[in-house]
Amino acid sequence: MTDGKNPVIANVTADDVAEAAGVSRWTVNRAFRKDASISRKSLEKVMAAAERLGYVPDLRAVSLASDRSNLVALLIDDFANPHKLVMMECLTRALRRGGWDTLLVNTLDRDDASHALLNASQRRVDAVILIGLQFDDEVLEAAAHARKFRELIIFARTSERPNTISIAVDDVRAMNDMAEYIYAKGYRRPLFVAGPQNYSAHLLRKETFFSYWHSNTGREPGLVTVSTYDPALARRVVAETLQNCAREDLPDVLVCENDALAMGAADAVRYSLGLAVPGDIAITGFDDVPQADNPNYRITTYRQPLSEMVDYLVEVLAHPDRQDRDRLFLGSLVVRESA
Amino acid sequence: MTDGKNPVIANVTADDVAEAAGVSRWTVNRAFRKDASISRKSLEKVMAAAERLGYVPDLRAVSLASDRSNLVALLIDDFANPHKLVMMECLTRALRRGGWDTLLVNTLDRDDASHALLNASQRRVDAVILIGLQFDDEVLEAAAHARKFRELIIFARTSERPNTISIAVDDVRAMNDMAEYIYAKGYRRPLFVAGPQNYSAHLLRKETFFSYWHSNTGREPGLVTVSTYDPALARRVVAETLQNCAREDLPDVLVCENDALAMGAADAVRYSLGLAVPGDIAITGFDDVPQADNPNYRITTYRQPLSEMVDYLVEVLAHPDRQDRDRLFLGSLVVRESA
DNA sequence: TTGTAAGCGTTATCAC
DNA sequence: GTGATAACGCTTACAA
Repeated sequence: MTDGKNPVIANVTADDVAEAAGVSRWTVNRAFRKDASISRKSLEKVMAAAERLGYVPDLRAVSLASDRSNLVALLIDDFANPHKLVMMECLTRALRRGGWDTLLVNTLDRDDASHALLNASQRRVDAVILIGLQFDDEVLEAAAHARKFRELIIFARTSERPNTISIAVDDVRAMNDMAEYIYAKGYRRPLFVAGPQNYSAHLLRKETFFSYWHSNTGREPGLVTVSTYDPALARRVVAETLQNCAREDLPDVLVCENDALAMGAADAVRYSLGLAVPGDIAITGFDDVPQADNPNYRITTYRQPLSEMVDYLVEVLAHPDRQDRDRLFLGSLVVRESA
Repeated sequence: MTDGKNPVIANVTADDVAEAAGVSRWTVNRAFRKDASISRKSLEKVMAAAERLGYVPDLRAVSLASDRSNLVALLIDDFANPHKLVMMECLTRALRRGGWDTLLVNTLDRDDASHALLNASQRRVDAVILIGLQFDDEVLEAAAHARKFRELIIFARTSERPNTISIAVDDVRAMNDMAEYIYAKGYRRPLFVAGPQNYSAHLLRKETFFSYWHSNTGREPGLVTVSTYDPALARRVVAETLQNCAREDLPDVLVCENDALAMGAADAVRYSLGLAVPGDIAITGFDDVPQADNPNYRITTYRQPLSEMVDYLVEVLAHPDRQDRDRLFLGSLVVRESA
């Protein structure tokens, strides 16, 4: 049974169990399914034999024969964004409860995204979930073209692509709520801190804020762009921007596209400029990551209803034949001390 | 080719390509391997046909037939610990470079860990990598018993288990360095902030510190235990502990088992007690997570050589027949302002 | 309720 | 260098 340092258990198959239990392989098969129509007696015999031999069905073979893999690929790129950790935790938990296993793919760069997609398709995953940045329309087009997976789900980001499911928060309403709050609080010189400018979800938040501001004040907010959702990078970029500002031209509020940027912005204001939040400059974020509640930050932000969104995702996976599966969710403003 | 909303591409198999290229299936197969001994002409014909038909090998079938899945399972539980995010990023990147795909399993609780292990074995993964907490000896025993995977790798934690590979930092030397630094700096009333007390790696750090301290001062450090590596929880526990302390009995340094605890401890000192770090109470951590360098913390900590460790892991996976694959790494003390 | 036979898409083995 | 044929372990008809 063992060869010294590496105990290798000979593969036990359904045939072995069938023989041991004195039934056919198909009966063994049925004993391992919820929808079994099988006699109590056979079930017991099979289970006893399976237990004794240490049998568990081989999911590769199941997948090959049934053409369902019960596997979804999760493609992520910006690991510096703390919100991704929250999403991963939530997603993997819900998927597992729903019976899905998760293939985690760290897509290093835009080029790599295509490889990742190809790889997922070779594993014949039932669905691909995208929660990264680097999936611009070109990559998505290639993905849709070569798709061997049934579903392409874009999570936490709106998308108008056909044959693609988008599950996200309603950025327009969310950002309008936020803009309204900011305006009502009396801030009048906002600087918008934006992330990578390569796709729509972010443009949506930015554009919503800009258009709100324009129609309420007739003026254009300032804008600064950070190329990754990385707090440390955001700190540097924001610091540099503000240091080049005359004191009287400083913004009174930094409206950040998400909490990762907001944390960096807060650090910049405090530690690079030596100013106070919100006394000198206020800050708002988006996502309500756990750190937003940290006493160092206490960021006013917008909470996405993540568990609802994830539950819906699992439901969608379970009913692939349903129509109109795109869905926008409403979150809520979380007011803390930063603005 | 499409049925309206869901374009489903009929499965292209090696047989289809073989027919289109006018060769046998096995020749198609060889065209897709690095170690091919195949004529240039056949190769070109096959590749052209494959390209045209959109063929990619089905990894499920490959795995079933060859008994190598090129898949490893990554079992993690404490998602609140920021170090886990760093590890995941590093691991998935290296594994992919080495040709492995990663099955991410979020093990919800101790009980769930066994299910996760079982599940991984059903996918016939080539290896299981454990970087979670909830794998005490009992769970590992069960895993080793029912193993269908070739390797069980315990990452970033020492283990003496047979048939198990442990890749970790040398906790004894690391903590001795740290203790030496703390002692040399003149701190004399340490409180050790420990994580969950259910397995050896942590006991190792704690015991090393305790024994260093005892042999150098003849006295026993204080001890407080936090049940998860969660900064928010650590803050509450540490705050409660210190609030019950007479002012003159307060520790002068909080020696934390890792950075997750150290960040919580720092928050407790500052925001719950209104004291200064390191002026009133100093703080040390372990791991050097990105946030340890944040201006709010600037934690003195110990850096694990993560990329070396990960590279070694991939190497180990590539040479399953090698002996003595356990390995301890040396990191380095990172001195910042917190102690 | 249970059994039989034909796939699923590869790789491995052995001839040619 | 290339091609038949038998695994790999399961599911899905269909028949009993």
